[in-house]
Amino acid sequence: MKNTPHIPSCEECARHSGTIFRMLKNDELDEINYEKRCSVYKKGSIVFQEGNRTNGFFCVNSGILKMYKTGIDGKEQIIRFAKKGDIMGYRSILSGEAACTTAKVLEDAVLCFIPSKTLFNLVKTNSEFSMELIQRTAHELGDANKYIMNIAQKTVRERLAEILLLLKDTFDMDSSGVLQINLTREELANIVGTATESVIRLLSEFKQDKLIALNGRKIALLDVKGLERISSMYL
Amino acid sequence: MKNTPHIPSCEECARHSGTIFRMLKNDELDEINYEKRCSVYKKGSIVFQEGNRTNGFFCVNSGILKMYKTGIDGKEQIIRFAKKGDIMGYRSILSGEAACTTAKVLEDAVLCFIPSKTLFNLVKTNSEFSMELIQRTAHELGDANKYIMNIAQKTVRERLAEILLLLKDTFDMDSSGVLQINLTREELANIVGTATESVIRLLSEFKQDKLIALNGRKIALLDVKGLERISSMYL
DNA sequence: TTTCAGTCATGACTTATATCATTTTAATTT
DNA sequence: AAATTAAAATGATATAAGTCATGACTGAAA
Repeated sequence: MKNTPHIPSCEECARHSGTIFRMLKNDELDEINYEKRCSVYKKGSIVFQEGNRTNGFFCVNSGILKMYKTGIDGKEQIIRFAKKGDIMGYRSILSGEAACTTAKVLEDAVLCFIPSKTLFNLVKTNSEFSMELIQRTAHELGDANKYIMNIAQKTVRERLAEILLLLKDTFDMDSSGVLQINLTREELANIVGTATESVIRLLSEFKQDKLIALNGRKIALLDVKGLERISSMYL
Repeated sequence: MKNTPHIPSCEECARHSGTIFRMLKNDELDEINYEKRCSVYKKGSIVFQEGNRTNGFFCVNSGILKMYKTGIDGKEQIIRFAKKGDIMGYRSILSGEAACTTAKVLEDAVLCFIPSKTLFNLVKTNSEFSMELIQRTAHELGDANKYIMNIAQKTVRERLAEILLLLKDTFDMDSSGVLQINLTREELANIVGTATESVIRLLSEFKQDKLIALNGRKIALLDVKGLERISSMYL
C-alpha cells in the first residue's frame, strides 16, 4: 500500500508561508530531512487511529484528510480537515496523550512522518518554532470553542450553511463556485453533527432557493451572501 | 471594585504541582512577581470579554470562574471553568487573536494579571516552560474535541450525567457527595448545551432514580457508577 | 459496457427536546 | 425580618430533527 515516491525536501515546504517550518534554520531543516519518512497513502486509508499512541506527527505534502472522533454506535464526528502544508497528530504527542481523532485519507496523499523526538528537540532549541507551534495549537483551540457553541446553539440549517462557507474558505472554489473538495452527504452530516437525511433535505432546499447548485457530489456556492445570512454569522 | 489584598508570591503557586510556574527558575519567578498585578474580583464581575484584545493573561489565586461564549440571542455556552492554580486568557495572546470567551467570576476570586510581554519572554528563554504551555493548550484542545463529539452525538440525558461527573472531578465533592461548586440550573444548561427546563426535568428524574440528591442549589452525587453508565462513558 | 455496491432522495412517521405559561421556592437585598 | 428578585419546578404544547423504509441514481469494479 505504501511506497516511496519523490521525497519532497522540507525547504519546499518551508517556502510556503503557511507552514510551521519557515521558522527553522538550515541545519534544523537538514535534521528533519534526515529523520523523516515519506509515504503515499491511498484514498480511504487510515493514517492514525483514535486511542492509539503515535511517536511522531505528520506533515501533509499533498492530498486531503479528515480527522474525526468515533461515537458510541460508530458514527463519526469530523473535527477538522488537513490539506497540503498542514500538520496532523502533533496535539497528542505534545500533550503526551493518545490520539483523540482518527485521520483518514479523502484524496490520495503524500505524508511525511516526523519522529516526536525531533519535534521535542526543535521545541527545546528554537523558540520561534515553539512559538509557532503554540500559536497553531491556540488557534485550533479557538476554532474548537466556536464549533462547540455552534453545535449547541445553532439549528442544523444554520450550521450547514456555515459549514459550506467554511469548506469554501478551507478548500476554495473554482471559477464556477464549485467547492474543491468531494464529500458524501454522510460526511457533510458528520461535520454538521446531524443525520444524513437532514443534510440531503437542506441541500435540496438550498438548491431550490438558488443558494447552491448540485451536480452529483459537486456543490457550487451560488450566493455566498445568502449563505452567510442563513448561517447567522457575524463578520 | 478592585482593591489590592495580600499579594501572593509566585513561589506559593510554583509549589503547587498543577501550575505552569513549577518550570521557572528563581529569577524568572522574581520577574513575574515584579510585573504582575493582583486584584480581587467579586462574584459576578467580568474579567475579560469575548471579542476584546487583552495584553496579558490571568492566574487564578483563589476563586472559581466560568469561561463562556455568547450566542446570537445572548445565550451563553460555557466552555470551561477556571479554579485555583489555573491560568486564563493565555490562548488569545498566544494566537494573537481576540479573546474567544468571556470570563466571569462565580465565586469571589483573587487573580494575578501577567503582561503578555512577560509571557513571551518566558517562552523565548525557558523551553521547559514553553513545553508546559504547549502541553496545556494541547490538552485543552483534546477536551474541546471530545466536547464537540458529545454535544453532536449524545442525548441531553447522557450529557448531563457526564457533566455532573466532570464537575465532581474538577471541583471535588464533600464527604456526603455534595459537589463543591454552586451553579444555577441555567448554568448547568449552558454547559450541557440545552434548555434550562430540560436540565431541571432530568435532575428531577435522576433524583427519583436515587442517582443524586438535591437541596437547594446543592447537588450530591449518590451513585457515581450509575451516572457513568447513563453517560455512556468509556473509562 | 454491464453489474453491483454505495449513495442520494423522498415520504411517512416518531421522538427528543424546546418553548411557553404559570406557580412555587430559594436567594438576595433592604 | 420582610420584601423583592431570581430561580426552580411543572404542565401543556410545538417543533426541529431523527428514524425507518423504499426507490432512484451514481460511481467504481469487473
